[in-house]
Amino acid sequence: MNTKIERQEIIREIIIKNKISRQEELLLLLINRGFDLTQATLSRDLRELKIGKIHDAHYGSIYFIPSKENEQPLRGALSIAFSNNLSVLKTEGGFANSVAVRIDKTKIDEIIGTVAGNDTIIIVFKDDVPKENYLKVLSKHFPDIDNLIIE
Amino acid sequence: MNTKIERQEIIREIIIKNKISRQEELLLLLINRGFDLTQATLSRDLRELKIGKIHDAHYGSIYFIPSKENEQPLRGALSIAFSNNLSVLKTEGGFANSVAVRIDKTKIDEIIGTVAGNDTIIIVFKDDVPKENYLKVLSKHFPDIDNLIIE
DNA sequence: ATTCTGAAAGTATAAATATACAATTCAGAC
DNA sequence: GTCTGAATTGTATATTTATACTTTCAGAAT
Repeated sequence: MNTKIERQEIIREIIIKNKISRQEELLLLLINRGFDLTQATLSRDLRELKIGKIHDAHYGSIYFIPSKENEQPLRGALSIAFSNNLSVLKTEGGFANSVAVRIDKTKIDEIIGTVAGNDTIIIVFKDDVPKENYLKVLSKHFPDIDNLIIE
Repeated sequence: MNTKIERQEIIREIIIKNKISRQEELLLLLINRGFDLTQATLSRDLRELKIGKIHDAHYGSIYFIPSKENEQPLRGALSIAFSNNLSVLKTEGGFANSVAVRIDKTKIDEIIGTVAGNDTIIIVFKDDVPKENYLKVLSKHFPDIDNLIIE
């Protein structure tokens, strides 16, 4: 059937269960399982699956499945507003810092920095970013921001 | 002074603060900061620092600092013993499963599998692994196992 | 002071991965 | 059926990264 989906599921499985360090290696395992593909396709699969690579103490560098941390919603965020080159994001009490850390870690090019109080964050955008893009920039990185009340 | 250490600290810092996708890119930033090195040295630095690479939704694949999860001690482990091709690991009550999961995730070649009860794990080694290597294999992946009581 | 040894780094190149382009396949519109 | 456009993949190659080998240098040993 939908061979691509099926193949990508098996790729995930193989990577979870084994220390794979080269695409050729993974390619062989897949061919043994009856799939018919080339290294180029595999390279694309790994990109689509967002599979990463880390250095293992004993097996060189190996593929791994990253944790879903960055796909989680921005817990505690309540509403967002814009003024000038700033965005003001309100959170539940005490959540401002953790939300701001998440934003900082995402290293968004268009953002210069953030400051967090207790339940409010100010996000400073670069001044060459058009104001109408602020929300788009944020929701690109945090899709659930679209659910917030915009003031 | 110790230029290598200093350089590697800056590499860490740059990777934390920026989305870097190629060594040449990082190389330029380092040269701008006054370091004098080549791509080859950088490749070695990244290996020594165990820096990983993941696919970013908007910037291709980028370097990142992996979390320290796998360097944490095996929390709850109490003692370890060996018999035949098995290792019996005792843990605090209720910890067996979480410790076994950690061991499984480490995908150690010499281990066929593990079974966890409530406070005991049985680790099954491949039969071509010399018995005298069991402890070495485990402590290679979990250095703190050397602190356990050996029965 | 000379020789030895090991770490660090450069050079040249191999190995691994990504991608431009072309071919193929497939689903739906007509 | 035939056409059209999007998706998938292969081929060939470019790009990126790792490494074998060599050089340099600093400190230890003689």
